[in-house]
Amino acid sequence: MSVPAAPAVAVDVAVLTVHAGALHVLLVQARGGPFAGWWALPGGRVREAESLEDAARRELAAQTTLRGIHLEQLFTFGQPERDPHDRVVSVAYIGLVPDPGSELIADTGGKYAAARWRPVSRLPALAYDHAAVVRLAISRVRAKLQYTNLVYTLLPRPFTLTELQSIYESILGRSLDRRNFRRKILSLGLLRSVDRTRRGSHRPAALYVFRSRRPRTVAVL
Amino acid sequence: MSVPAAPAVAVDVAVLTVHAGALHVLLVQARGGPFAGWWALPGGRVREAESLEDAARRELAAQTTLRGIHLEQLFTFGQPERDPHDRVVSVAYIGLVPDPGSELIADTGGKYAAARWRPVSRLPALAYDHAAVVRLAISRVRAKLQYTNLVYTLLPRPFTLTELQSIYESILGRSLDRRNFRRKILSLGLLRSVDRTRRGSHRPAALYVFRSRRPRTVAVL
DNA sequence: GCAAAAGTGTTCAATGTACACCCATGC
DNA sequence: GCATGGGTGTACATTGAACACTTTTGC
Repeated sequence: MSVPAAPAVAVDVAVLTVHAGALHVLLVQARGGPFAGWWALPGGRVREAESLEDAARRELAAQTTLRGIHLEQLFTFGQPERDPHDRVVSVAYIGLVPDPGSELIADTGGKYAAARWRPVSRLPALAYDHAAVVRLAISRVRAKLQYTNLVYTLLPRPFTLTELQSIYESILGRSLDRRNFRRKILSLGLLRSVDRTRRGSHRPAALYVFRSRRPRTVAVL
Repeated sequence: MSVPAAPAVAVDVAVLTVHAGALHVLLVQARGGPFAGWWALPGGRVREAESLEDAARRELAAQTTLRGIHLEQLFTFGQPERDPHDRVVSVAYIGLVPDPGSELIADTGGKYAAARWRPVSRLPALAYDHAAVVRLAISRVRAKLQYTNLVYTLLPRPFTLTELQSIYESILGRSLDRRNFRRKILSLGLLRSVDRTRRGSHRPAALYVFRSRRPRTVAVL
């Protein structure tokens, strides 16, 4: 492969979700290049006529079953040695999706190797500088969780306050007082109560949805 | 000029400072390209073997007298239409420097047209999407001022608490209570008192310096 | 009736905000 | 002695943290 006279541009996406009480990231298996066979973040080269975010969505669609998810730019990695063969500047994105539930494998079934959700606490060695990308993505999400309404991207359907709190706890890595959490969250006016309830082997819980599904900055915690 | 098959990579730097109680940004006059004659942020193409930050420093050195300043990555702008001729993805950086005082013009005197400090409240039309870059830079600095010790980049020499407060007020665009500001700032332990004082037509003021000149996150305000 | 999670209130500590007076200097 | 900014302390409001008991359901 020839070395271009100027850096090439790529995008990489760290798609995060909370599943079974743990933060997970979506990994794909690299099929070619210097890291063939390694686990990596989905991503690829940016084309001539598309925006960076469009490139991220296109690569996600090609390598996974994810469509229309929440994306935000994270950081641009441009160390000359980050790709041992080419000079590639990579614009990293964070993706956030609701709990995939039992669909733990996102797979397009053909051209690309299967994508897999992996808990961030036990990641395999990653290609390129993708370990650093994941670390930065986690710390960014942790921070933004506290001063924005970002969680809404992880909870599309009606949810109980306990479920909401559990997402905060999984990402922040610490437990929160249930009573204080409920009071604080409700006082922000971000939630709207739905008249249905969720039943279990115990008292039914009230369900809520987010009033607005647009990014907004609010002091949540 | 031929359109390359893939996006090119550039860096642009919004260098900010506080001068005479107002936030200023450093502009240069574009000499060629689609925006010849327009005011723009200093910047240029990234070369094969340099990191993004190195490219930013190299371009700053070529177009201004600034060396060794505080730089941090802001955002990467990659809309296909942001440059009407080429497809250029631009990694924008924020630069922060102390008050240049009477040296209101940074000039290398040769290859490039003079660089000038302009108050951000009265900017001329800017080339490319540089107006958006400046807006984003300002809002980022405003935010980071409140939860980091970022100000130290604007005050290299001993300063009075009033000078420090005035910088906060200029950037935040609101006035702060002098007594509360002093108490809060001193309680953080970021400052070290120097035994000298600054004299004027009034009571001499104690001088301080920052204990550490490394980025750190602290709730300042 | 018992287990399990839902729901609710109060107390205390810490932090932020508003505000008024004396001090040291130059002229 | 007066104008100018420097320096300090106190009262009140707001916010966050800790904490215990009652309620509703399934089994």
